[in-house]
Amino acid sequence: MAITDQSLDEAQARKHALNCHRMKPALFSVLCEIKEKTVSSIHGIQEVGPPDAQLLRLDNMLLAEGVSRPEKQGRGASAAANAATPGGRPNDSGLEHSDYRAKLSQIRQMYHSELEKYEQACREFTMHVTNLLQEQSRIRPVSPAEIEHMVGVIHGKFQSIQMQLKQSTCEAVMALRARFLDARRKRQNFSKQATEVLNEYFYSHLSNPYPSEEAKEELARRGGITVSQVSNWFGNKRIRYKKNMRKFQEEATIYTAKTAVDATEVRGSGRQASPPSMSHSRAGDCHLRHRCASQGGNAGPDPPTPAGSSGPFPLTGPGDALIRLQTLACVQPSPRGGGLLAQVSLWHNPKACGVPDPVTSRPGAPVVAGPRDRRPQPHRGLCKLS
DNA sequence: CAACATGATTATAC
DNA sequence: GTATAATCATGTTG
Repeated sequence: MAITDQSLDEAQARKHALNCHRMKPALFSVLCEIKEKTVSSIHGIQEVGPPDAQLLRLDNMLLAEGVSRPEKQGRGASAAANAATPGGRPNDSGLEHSDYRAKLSQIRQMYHSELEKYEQACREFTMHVTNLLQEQSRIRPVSPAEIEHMVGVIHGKFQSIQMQLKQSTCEAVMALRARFLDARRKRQNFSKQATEVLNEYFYSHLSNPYPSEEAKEELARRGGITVSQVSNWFGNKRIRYKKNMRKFQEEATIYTAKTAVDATEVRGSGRQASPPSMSHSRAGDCHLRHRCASQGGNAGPDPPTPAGSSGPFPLTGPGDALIRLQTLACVQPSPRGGGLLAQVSLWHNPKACGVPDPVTSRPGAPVVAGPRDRRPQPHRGLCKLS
């Protein structure tokens, strides 16, 4: 304290005088003795423990979000953005995406500059303390271990500051993600094309609207959406249709009529539903593939007008029989509720028609058949006939 | 802007 | 794993 009050030169001079003082060795040995006696208490001080779990978590998260590593194109960012817009539309995701990336990059920069500042300060302070201790070691006994210990303590202190920085960075990133990448905020209605494709399938498989994985892929491809979007759509559609079938009647009429026309044009009048022996050549696939082939496959404007040419799939599936039934039911609504409505009750209640339908039964129901949507069964919907 | 439509998510069951 | 049912949050419409 005294030294700080004096000029540097004066201090240097005093230090030199002290070092050269003839009593200095004596003083040193006395200090050594004192230290001998107190050393045990000094050693009682424990070193800072290993970085705790929370710090580890923060580190992992920052790494995952692409914050920790300087500008590596932001791995976490792109991944998250992709998840949010699952193959949807590249145009809009581009804009939002870059906005997100810009903000994330801002956070990253801030984080790194702050971190750099802290590290710099830590280094300087450590160096300062080390120098000081080394200087003092000429007067009093200071072991390297003690210096090491002090350095450890300093690092510990700075680490806790760093942790606060990491914590707030994490919070900022989370907020950013919530704002930009919450898929629900990104919801966009499907294109007309996609809706048409999905509805077509739905209403032509009304008695068992559970597309197989392959069918979903096909629908996804044709609608320009992802398979999981197809699954979502069917999930929503089933539940909403079932909840309020009346509301969907018009839609149902439109689509069943469409598919019916389609089917008859494809098939001609002679063929009827083929024997239910066919393996898994799902009715839906048949339908899909035909449309696909007749229109050059991939997306593009696809007004689901009846395909004119006779398709390469003369073989009709059970679904086609169903379509006809539905069309019939549509044209001549049954006294109560309307023809289509009755079909749907079977999804969950096979006994509604008096005959347990092995196909439309839910899995686990004490009837026959395996998982419902893996393979639309040959008899699907035929209970209507009996 | 309220009401409805709709895609996505969540809780839960199997 | 997939399914339903409820719910959320946004988009659309009148």
